[in-house]
Amino acid sequence: MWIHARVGVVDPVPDLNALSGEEAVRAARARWRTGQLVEVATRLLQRTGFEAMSMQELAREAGVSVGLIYRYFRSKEDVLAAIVMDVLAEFARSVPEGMAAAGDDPVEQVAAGFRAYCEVINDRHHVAVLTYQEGRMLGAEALARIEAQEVECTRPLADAVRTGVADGVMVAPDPDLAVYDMVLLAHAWALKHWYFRQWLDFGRYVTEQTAFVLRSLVAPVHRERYAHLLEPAAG
Amino acid sequence: MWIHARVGVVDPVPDLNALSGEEAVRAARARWRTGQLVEVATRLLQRTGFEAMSMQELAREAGVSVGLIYRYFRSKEDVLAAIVMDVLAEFARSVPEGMAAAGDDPVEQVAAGFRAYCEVINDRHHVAVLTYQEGRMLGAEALARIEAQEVECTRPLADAVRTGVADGVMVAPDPDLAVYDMVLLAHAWALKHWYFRQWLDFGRYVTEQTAFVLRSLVAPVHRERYAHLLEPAAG
Amino acid sequence: MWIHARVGVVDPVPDLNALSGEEAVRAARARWRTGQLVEVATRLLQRTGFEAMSMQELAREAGVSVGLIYRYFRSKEDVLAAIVMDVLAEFARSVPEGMAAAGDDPVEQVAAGFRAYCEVINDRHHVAVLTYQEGRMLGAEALARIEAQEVECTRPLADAVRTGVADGVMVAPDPDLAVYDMVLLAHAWALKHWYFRQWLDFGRYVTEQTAFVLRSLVAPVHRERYAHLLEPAAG
Amino acid sequence: MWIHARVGVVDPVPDLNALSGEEAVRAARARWRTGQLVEVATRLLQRTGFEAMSMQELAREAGVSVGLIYRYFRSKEDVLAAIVMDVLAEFARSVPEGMAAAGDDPVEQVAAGFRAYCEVINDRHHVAVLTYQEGRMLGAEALARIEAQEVECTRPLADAVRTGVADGVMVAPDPDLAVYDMVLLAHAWALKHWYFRQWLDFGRYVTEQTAFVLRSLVAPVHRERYAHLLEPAAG
DNA sequence: CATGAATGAGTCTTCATTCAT
DNA sequence: CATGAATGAAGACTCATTCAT
Repeated sequence: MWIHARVGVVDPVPDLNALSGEEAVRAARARWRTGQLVEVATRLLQRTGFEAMSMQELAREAGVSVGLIYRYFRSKEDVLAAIVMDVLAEFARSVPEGMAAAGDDPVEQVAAGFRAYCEVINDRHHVAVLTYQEGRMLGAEALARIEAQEVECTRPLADAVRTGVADGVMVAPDPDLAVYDMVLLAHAWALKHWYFRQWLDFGRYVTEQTAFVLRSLVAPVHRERYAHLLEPAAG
Repeated sequence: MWIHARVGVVDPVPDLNALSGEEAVRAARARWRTGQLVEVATRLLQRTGFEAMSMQELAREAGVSVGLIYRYFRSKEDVLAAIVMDVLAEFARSVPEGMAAAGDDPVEQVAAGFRAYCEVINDRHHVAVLTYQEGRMLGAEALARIEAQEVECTRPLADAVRTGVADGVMVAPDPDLAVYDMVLLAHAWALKHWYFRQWLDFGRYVTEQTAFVLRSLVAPVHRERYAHLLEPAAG
Repeated sequence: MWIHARVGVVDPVPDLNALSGEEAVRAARARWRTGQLVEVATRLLQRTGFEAMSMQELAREAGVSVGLIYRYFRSKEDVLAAIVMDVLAEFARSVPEGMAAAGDDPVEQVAAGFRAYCEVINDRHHVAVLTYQEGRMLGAEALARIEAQEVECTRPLADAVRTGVADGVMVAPDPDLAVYDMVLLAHAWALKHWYFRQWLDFGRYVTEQTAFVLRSLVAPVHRERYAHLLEPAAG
Repeated sequence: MWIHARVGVVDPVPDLNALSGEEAVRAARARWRTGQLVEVATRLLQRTGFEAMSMQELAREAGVSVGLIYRYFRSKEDVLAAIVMDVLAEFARSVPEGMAAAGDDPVEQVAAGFRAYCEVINDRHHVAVLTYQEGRMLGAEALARIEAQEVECTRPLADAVRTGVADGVMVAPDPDLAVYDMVLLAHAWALKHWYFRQWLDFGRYVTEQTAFVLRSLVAPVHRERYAHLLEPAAG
């Protein structure tokens, strides 16, 4: 996306090139390796959970030696931190993107942002759970970085709600709580999809939850206008 | 409930004494041990998560030998199941009780039931989290029992919502989902109280979440009637 | 058997009765318990092998408490020793009995003794294996008693062979070795019945092995006379 | 055998060098480790039996860590299987070799094969016992491989017996049983040498047992011809 | 940069044995 | 005489981590 804005730039990693050529190559390779390992680890985590994932399994799956992993990560915990930061980055990228595509209406923006949030979670069940749950395992430093990122991710949603309230189109005595509730309902799909699946698929889950949340947020006098969001069964 | 009927009864456990004395003693001791172990395990589990909790650690913390644990539980998994069943029983007892005390109005009942649910969670942070979080680790048999209990716990709430919808006082295309959302928001206090505490105490949390949920559920034409629940900031 | 010779004796345990009546009762009960436990243990061993048999399992199967077993046996090893002595006693009883029933002919006696030996083994596969194999596990004292018993068991066979050689009806440069070979072939059924079963049942096994052994032992000039034993396929 | 053909060859392992150098080294080291572990395990197993041998003990005795054993063997059972296969390979090599050296006469061949079998056992007491004793502990797959090997080992003997019977020089209603009996008597030396040693050394044991077996197998009319085998006491 | 053999503490679980009742 | 709760060492096996090459 923002890559397009960089059209004309020849080398995607220009600053590093300022270093001796050899170093640049090394750094690029390192970034590629790290990315690859995080990706594989994420896939593995998806299947097995964090504790069950072994470093040897990760090495095998990634086609490298165990030793190599320890060249790029100090510990298993470090891998977890990297994975979590990775999903958070995805939220930070995907949610605003979804909201931007929804136009200027704050209600539509909230709906779109919630959907985007849910979609990331649906793509990465296991990892999503870790994001806000297995934080305990991480050191204080990593935790701080993660929490900062989390706030960053929800800010666009909170902004939209506040705008909606200011415009009189929404009612929310505590916008932060409302937003956090959305986040929780999104995560609930990761935690409990096996339960909801009994009667809902993912698409339906999002639609219904969007309706649930917006029925709470949208001011009574404006319900008609958002009927397509508030009463999805009719649509 | 049945407590009332027992007024005046002298011996609180007369039936057990009907068993051969020795058997009764043994059974009581066994129950005590089980309870003690469940309690300690609960504390540990909360600190460390299920996979990370070791049986030797549990033994040490409980001041017994490893072997003894296996006299009362067939496996580590069994311990988890016992813990979870324990909280679920509390819900099944407490939620209907709270609702019954709230009178006949379905909206009031839902509010009371939600509050009761939250209160159990507030009393037992640690365990509550497990209830719906570590469930996946259990074998099929235990899982089945647990899910049955879970349904039992939420049925009164679901019934109230359905009644409300039938009476036209509520709007809920998917009552089960609405109820499950309440459960999730209740559990959220256990998971994230350290976060919410930044600006809410427990009482306020419940009030605000009740309002959030009921604004979604109560039919627009009846909002006035339940203003005390929907707009708590005024109270 | 020998009981008949004791006709007229009223109490089968007269010496013990010389003790105070209470002691006698106690001793009788002790013997009965010991016998019962050995019997159950034997059955268990048959199914699972020695290492796999646990004392708690033995207790459960015998319908007593673990503690009680330790009143009658000092250790698990002790139980093993008792079991082994029990089978050896069975050999010592059964082999001479079989031989006696076979008449005066030494060849017929050897055949009958061998058959008796095999039959005991067939009744107690697992235990039979222990008899001459797991001796390593036993203390020196128990071992000595067992070896004495073993010799006792084979003596009648050795005697018959020696008689046969003396009579000129058998050829055996080393009668002890010949007898031990019979014992080995008998035990082989315990060790390898699962293998032999592919083409032999127990009865056939005994018949064929008897023939094999006797073709070696019977002097060529007398083979005709024992054709029914030496060429069983014809019979 | 093939040793003769290699006279003059300078490099004893030229083909392995054809592999990438590193791989070859690795493979060689792995083979060495496996061999070392099998050897130590063999020693231990003989002292203690399979169930009683612990992996930690094996590790200690071999001077490696527990984990390392599991790099080369999937399980304890796997170790046993490797040991057994090891001896069986020795039989499969040694017995045919001995028989080939004995010329064309089936009786002489049987005698030579039996002697070869016994010699392997005498060289490796401990392992030999395991071969047919602890076999039952193995999983179906390993068992199948082992039984195939066992058949392979005894086939030459069985062939010789069948030839002898066809030629009229031997009598054996069930040649497979006869051969298995030889195997059993050979193993008996491993099991009971401490007993036989009371009056026999190894050479004498083989001679006497050969005589015992052949007196059973050789047809009466040909006994004269094989007197040197049938009546060793005379030799 | 990359390997993978090696480590060893740690996992759940079992079981012979003891002892207060 | 009898019980069975309690012990704790030991078992097979796993896995994060290191290090010589």
